Amino acid sequence: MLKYSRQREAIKRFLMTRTDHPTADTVYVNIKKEFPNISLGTVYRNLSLLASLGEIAKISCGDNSDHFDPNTSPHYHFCCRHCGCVQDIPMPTVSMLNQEAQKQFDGQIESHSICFYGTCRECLESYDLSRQSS
Amino acid sequence: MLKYSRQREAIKRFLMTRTDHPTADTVYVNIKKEFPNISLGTVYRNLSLLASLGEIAKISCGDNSDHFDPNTSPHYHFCCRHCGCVQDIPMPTVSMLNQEAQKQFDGQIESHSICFYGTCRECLESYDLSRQSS
DNA sequence: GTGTTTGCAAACAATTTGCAGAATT
DNA sequence: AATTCTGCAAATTGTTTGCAAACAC
Repeated sequence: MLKYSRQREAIKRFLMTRTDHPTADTVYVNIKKEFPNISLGTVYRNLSLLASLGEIAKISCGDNSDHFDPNTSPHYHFCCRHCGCVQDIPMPTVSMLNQEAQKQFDGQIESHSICFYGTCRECLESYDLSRQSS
Repeated sequence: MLKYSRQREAIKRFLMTRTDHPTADTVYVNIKKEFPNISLGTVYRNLSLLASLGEIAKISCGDNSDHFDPNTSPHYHFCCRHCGCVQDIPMPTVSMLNQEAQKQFDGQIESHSICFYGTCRECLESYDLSRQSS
């Protein structure tokens, strides 16, 4: 049976204030402001617990740490090749992709994830600035 | 300047014999048959080198180790939730997705990756067998 | 009270790196 | 001869886990 924990609530509350899909470590350093003694292990334990309860989503976009997203409705992500930031992509999810993939595939497809890659606006701007100054 | 190495060639040659997208460790144990003294570090170094040269592709599908694919032309993957195997999905890549994602996004989108999740045929079969026997 | 959660530290897994010697050019 | 690559071991990074005390019910 699940018991209440102030740390878990704080972690979830913190995530909901953010749209940048923080990593476990970012959650840790931020939640420490409220719980100076909290341990990284507790953060990891609660993040996986919340993810397995379906209250948050875990995002693996190929940089070597997982990101966490308070928005559990299906949507796609962007990951900047330069700064590594992760952002939501505001576009409709293509559920037909599952059916399309299923056509030639003999296993059972249940879901998919899409990650777009490229350069985020901030990195584009700093690139423009460095070109102007050269 | 790049110099030839027998180990690197062997790693690439081994990958090309496989369609199951091995991990670095799988490459290591297999390449060891030919080079008993090869070290895991060398395997990792060559896999990243080959990937950055564009001669192989690195696949991160959310299980916590990277997989490597000798096929560098764009295509999608399936990752089994049960056994963790990684397979190719024979469907046309949807280049329009980049344009669709770009519409509402102020960064620069260059590419995307799609990973489908579910149950592979082998795992479906062993599930069927266990149902029959119960 | 019983069972869950925490903080701490140690353990783990995947990957990277420093270095001296071997291989390639 | 100059430079790159290798094997080895140690280091690093991200994440998980065992345990005793603290907390929730």
